[in-house]
Amino acid sequence: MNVRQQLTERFQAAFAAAGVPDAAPLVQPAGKPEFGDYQVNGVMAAAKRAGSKPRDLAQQIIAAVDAQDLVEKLEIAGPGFINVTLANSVLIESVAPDAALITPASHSETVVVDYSAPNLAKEMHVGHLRSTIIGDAIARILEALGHRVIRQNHVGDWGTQFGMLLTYLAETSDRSDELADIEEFYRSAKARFDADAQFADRARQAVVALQSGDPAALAQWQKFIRISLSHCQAIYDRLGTTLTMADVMAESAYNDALPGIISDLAEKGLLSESEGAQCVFLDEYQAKDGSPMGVIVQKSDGGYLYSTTDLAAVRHRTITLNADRVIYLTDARQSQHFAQIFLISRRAGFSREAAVLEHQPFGNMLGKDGRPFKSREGGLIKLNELLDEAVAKALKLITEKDPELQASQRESLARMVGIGAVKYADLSKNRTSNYIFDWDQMLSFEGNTAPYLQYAYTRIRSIFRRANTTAAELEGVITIQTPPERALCLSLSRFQEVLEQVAGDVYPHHLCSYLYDLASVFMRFYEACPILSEADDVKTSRLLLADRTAITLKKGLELLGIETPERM
RNA sequence: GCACCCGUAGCUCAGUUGGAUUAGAGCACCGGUCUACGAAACCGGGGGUCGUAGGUUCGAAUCCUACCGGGUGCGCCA
Repeated sequence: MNVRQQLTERFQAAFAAAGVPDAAPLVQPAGKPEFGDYQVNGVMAAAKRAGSKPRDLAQQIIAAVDAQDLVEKLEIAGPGFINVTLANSVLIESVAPDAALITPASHSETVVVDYSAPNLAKEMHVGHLRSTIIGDAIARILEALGHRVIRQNHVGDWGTQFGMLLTYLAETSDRSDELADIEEFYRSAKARFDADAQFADRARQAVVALQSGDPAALAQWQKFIRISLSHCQAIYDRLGTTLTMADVMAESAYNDALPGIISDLAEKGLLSESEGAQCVFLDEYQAKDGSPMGVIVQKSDGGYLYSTTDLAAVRHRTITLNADRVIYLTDARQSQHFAQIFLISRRAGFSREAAVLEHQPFGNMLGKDGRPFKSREGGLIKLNELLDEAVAKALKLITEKDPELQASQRESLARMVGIGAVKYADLSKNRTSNYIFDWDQMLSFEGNTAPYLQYAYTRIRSIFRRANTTAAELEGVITIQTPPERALCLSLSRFQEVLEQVAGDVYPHHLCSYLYDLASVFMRFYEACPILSEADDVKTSRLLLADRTAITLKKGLELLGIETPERM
């Protein structure tokens, strides 16, 4: 259990003893160092409800709280804050070499994380970046906290785009096994689809043929899928994500379940026909004319839609896979779609009552000029090209910094730094905001960036190389002699609570902010506190602190999916 | 027409379920700190009517309302 949690529990008991059992203590990290380490913010609100004076109540709470083992000092401040200064012994204990870096959650959940989900038949482009790396970080963090994570890569392999592609290829002599060519065919097919209504009809027919199991269509389709998926896997490997082929649960995998979805909706009395299509009408949403909005689950030609597939996916995840929680990472444009799917799922019994369905959206990708990228126009940067450029920029920088480095080391380093920088640039931003895609920003290695954190780590490793020792060989204990040492201990002790926060709110940028703060605090410690020139006990203590910082940074970056070099 | 997201320093972004006389970082700008536990670092400085106007509150960047600006979504694409 993290320190914040412990304080919350102790103060909750003290609130009860002081006569305000229903108020929450609201323990938070202190806003400023002079306020101590944590502050209890809930007293004012509690006093108001109880009709007592905040500072008097705070006094009662301080008298009642049983926290002598945790706390060195409690002070009432301002209108009724309680400032908490932790005992140094607690800080030292939390960063000791034998203290676990991460402790598992008290109850483990089964969590489905739906992320990446590219459309096949096209190369992955920058638009796929956010879902892939945010989802991967969340999956890693949940696992680190002891949850059972089931990754689901809901790839788009089954829609109208394949009808277009199959029809186009059947009607031309174009053939290729290269993804780039297939993508070109797709563009041509899409152009014809938009321009030629009869072609569009034939394409829709082809979808129906595919979905009803036509052998020739299936064979051709499978070839596309194979080529496309191997391309995706190559990108995943290059990005260093944990996704594998085993995590692919494509749209097509739900095909056999779709008729059952329709019949179950009908059985529940949720299905209505409208203009030949099968719909579920929702009072919560209104159509443009103000009437309840219909969500189409089966087209008038009998074909199914992504809404149908998503309903089947909810059922598979919460009932077959028995998920307690399902996290969807898609861009914000699909917010309404998922809200509707979740609503229909509840009504139709496609999800267990206790299962939590979360759409965690992220913002649009914008150009440097602040205008949105137009995804259908072409001209989108391909992910492979983006990564090439990131690695090339990193290589150039590394070569400038250290021309002596061997070529093989330089390349490996450029990969870690370049790809880490791209991932971190995305992960460090609040995902709900729109995202300005800016080469200079992304590849600048200063400030709150992956290379800054990687550099902090390598500096620590360098100390150990120079000391010619490892943490495991050190005999001694951590002591707190100076403010920078204490600040470092405090920051280190907060790792667990930050992970728990991110696991809950699915905002990885909180972990980035934390790691950046930790690295900054370490840099200040490093500047202010000599290590190797000190007497043995101080030297050992500081080496142990430095090592704890290193493993925390490394683990934190690993949970973000970012590699850490030993030197750079 | 209905709905969702966003609007914080010149730029890119933080600001944790409302909390502390001076709203924080990084970049950029100005100025310091290396015969070195690695300067890819550290320290200091200037720079902000938190889109606008009301409201709730002991207390609002944060909650509510309206408006302005940007983005997005709303039946047979995904």
